[in-house]
Amino acid sequence: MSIDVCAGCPVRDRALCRCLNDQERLVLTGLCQRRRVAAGETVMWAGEDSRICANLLSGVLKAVAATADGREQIVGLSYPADFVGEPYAAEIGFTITALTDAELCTFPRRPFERFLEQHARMGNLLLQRTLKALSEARARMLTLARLSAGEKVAELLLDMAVRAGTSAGRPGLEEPVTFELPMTRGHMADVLGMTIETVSRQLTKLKGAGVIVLSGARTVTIVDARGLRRRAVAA
Amino acid sequence: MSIDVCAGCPVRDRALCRCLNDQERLVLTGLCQRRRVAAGETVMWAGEDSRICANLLSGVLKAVAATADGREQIVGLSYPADFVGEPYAAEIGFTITALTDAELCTFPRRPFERFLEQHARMGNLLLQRTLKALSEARARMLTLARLSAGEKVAELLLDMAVRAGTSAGRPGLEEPVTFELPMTRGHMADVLGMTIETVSRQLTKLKGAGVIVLSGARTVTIVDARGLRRRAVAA
DNA sequence: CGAGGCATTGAGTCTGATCAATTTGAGTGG
DNA sequence: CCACTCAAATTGATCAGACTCAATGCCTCG
Repeated sequence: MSIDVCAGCPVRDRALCRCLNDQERLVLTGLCQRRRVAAGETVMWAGEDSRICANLLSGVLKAVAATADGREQIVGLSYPADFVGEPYAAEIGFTITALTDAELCTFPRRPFERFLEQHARMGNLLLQRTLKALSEARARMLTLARLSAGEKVAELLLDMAVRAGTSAGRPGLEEPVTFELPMTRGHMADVLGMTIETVSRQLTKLKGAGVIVLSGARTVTIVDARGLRRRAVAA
Repeated sequence: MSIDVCAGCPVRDRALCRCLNDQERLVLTGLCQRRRVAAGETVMWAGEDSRICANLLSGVLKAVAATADGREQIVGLSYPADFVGEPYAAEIGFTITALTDAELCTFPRRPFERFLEQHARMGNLLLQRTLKALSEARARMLTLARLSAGEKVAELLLDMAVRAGTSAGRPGLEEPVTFELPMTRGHMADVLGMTIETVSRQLTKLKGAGVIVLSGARTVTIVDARGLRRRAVAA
């Protein structure tokens, strides 16, 4: 019997493949190849052949769209257990780069597509995730096109607070929460479609208004969650 | 034997259901309900329960995201044979409104989801379309966030020219092409995340530069396709 | 022929980008 | 432990592109 490479998988119960039984998983495992990438390293380049897809095991990746003259926009972030890549596309549309050290479980695209077609349950799961990603992308279009700089930054802070596992989201308990920003000002600017300077100024403004406290460049405390939510428009 | 409601379907060979055999199609037909909507009428409202999905038979629909204070952004356009709606979502995320008179083949969401799960071939087709829509949404994020007003308008003109079936896209033959704009200046502004006035000024500028000719507000002739493409950055 | 919605054009304003100079702070090595 | 380094972040001054407000012109359809 072969060794179960999924045994110690950190996202075993959250990734796409969680819907497979042992036998099916063994088949998929046969296609899989583990890959480590260092922070800053690019996993796939826009324009090249779409040769692989992957499950993200650990770390954070960004998907970047760029113009010919070098303007960049982060169009998606991927976290552990997320699916990455562009099945059914001949060519990669967006450059995928690691923001932190990361680990991937990669599959050659064609065989993976065939596997999807033969395992409807997983295909359906990927469909659900893709639909959700589409909704998020569309919501972000509103942010990019119509929100002011202040609203954009407030919204992103709330997003990151929620993702960091704090309770700064909706409800009542309004205790201050502290967390680490998972990205630089530059990345924030790339996500929001603005410049580093403007992001910085907006953060300074929030600090001045007593809404947040900045302790070093990467640690934020949300003091007035209500005020922050009010500034974020809450589509 | 029941009457085949798909017999005269205008998108029979392009819609999702083209992958079904006669028997499967009959089952789906049992769920389907035809619906006509007039230009300007809203098919589903953001925030309400996600109760139906649909195939678009004729006409053009827009999907709109909006802020609480009324700012709007068109996040997607749907054309005949496109799939519309948000399966696997409890709540509608984006208001869908008809830009022209339109006809839909609607399905109740839950039974449609069950059908999808039981007909992997169609599920896979929807997955492929959703992946493509996601790519397009992400590409549009770059446009919204990083292109100048002039670039946005040039890009949209090329898009519309291609969709109108002209040859203004990539290749060499640079003969002037004429077509009808399928939308108002207001809709163009809503798609591009700008104002009506700015759209109009950019069109005037293109006219002044001899790149296009405007014959009435809705008819455009692209005289210098090369120049237009150059202005559109061509991500 | 008139009415009303679109579209164009103009003038002035403002937000966010750009250019430029410090400041901060995390990591290094003496 | 302290300087040193280098990238990241902040802050300031200026500028430009797009928005706003306002007026006018143009089609389309009764």
